[in-house]
Amino acid sequence: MGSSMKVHQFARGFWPEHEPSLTLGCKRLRSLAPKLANTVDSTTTTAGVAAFDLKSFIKPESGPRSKFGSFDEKRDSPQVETHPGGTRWNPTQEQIGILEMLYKGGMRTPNAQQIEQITAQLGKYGKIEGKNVFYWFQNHKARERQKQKRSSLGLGHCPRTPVPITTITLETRGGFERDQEVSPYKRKCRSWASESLEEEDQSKSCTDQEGDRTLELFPLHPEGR
Amino acid sequence: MGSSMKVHQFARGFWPEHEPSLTLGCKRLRSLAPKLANTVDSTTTTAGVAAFDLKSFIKPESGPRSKFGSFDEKRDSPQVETHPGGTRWNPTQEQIGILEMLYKGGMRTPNAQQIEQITAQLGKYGKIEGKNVFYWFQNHKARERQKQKRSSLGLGHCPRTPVPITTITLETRGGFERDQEVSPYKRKCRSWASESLEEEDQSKSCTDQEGDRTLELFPLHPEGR
DNA sequence: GCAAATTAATGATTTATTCAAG
DNA sequence: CTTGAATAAATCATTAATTTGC
Repeated sequence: MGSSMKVHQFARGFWPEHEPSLTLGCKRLRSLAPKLANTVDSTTTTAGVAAFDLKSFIKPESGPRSKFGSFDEKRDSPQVETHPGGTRWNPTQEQIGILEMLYKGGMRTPNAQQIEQITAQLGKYGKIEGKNVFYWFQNHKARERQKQKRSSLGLGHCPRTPVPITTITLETRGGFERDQEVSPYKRKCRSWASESLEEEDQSKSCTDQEGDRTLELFPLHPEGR
Repeated sequence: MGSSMKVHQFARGFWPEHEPSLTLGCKRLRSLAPKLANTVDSTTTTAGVAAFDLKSFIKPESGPRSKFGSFDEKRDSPQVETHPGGTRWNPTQEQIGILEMLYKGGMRTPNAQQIEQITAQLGKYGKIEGKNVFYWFQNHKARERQKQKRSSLGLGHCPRTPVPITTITLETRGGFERDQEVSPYKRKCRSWASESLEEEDQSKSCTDQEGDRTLELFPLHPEGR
């Protein structure tokens, strides 16, 4: 149980809304601001998008079992079992150091491949899952910004921590964009992968579980607290 | 693929909601600078977009392929090919109907198991992935609330939509809790996995795939856009 | 009547907040 | 108090509708 399992989650936050179904007819006002530039955009965008839309879906596929794992490999625990049951990730100094290094280098929201690699690297220093990496970047970015804002208010000037423009590429070929405080949106997508670290036994062969395999887990809630 | 692994604890479910704090107060005004679109012409737009978007997007799971797809295989199209390329989920009426039914029954934020099952059921009516279910609930909840708030402001009364207490169990043995406005926080975690529901071929043996499968995605971001 | 141009919905992401473990 | 984790709000981006011109 507590053990966490693996889990993979993806998406982090999202939340929009929609409306009640059948109420047709009710139209409300239009969306307020959204449009702005859109007019143009839509067209352009659409077209444009379509064009490059090919996004690549690399499609990872499915794979559920991952990396090493798959089998029972249980990780022989590299070394730490630090994280008790399934509580929360407790980063080691090395891990933090690396993460900060990456952050300072400009990394903001690593994509799936990057997260995989980072996770793999950091895994050498202690247990960690992809989501931890993801969250770390999210939180760090947010808190860094928050801090900066606070200080600017207090001091009245804006420091604006210049971020060195170093491109840290981790070995991914893609490189990543960095955006410091860039404007609000960039929008890209992000994916993650994690590995299964915990592994208990379960998940072993693919064929085994019947029922299970069918599932794709989704948001899971570990425990209910 | 799909094999997901396992684990999920029992997550039950409740979903915390938290309430909209009425006191928000802070509304933030964002600088809206974002849009590059306007003013600009195609060039900009294109360029801009291209720039951001092109990153890597790993797409999660199942996939999209379609467009040019060509990868091999893929779905024999059960029935609908409605989903064109691989763009975004385009729910069918049946799917929406079921989702709304669940929503009205009190389901708010389904946990992993629930999403799995819902996805499986809805998959009968058209292609769908777990994340779509998750997003749907998030969006529906948020927009429902938003609408209510707006109307309340306009009308000055508070409706408070009473939710019929019907327990919809989907066939999950567990049933789920419904929480309408349950207490404040519950906090649990959520994870996802995606799946591949494809059932068909693919994913059979575990050992097969090569590279891709390696990932198990976490927070995933479906596709890029 | 149909297709481009708009507009309304709504799926999918990102950012900001909040909660709570350590 | 620090910070990992999770949720809600704000947005962006597509797609379904609807409108408009021919």
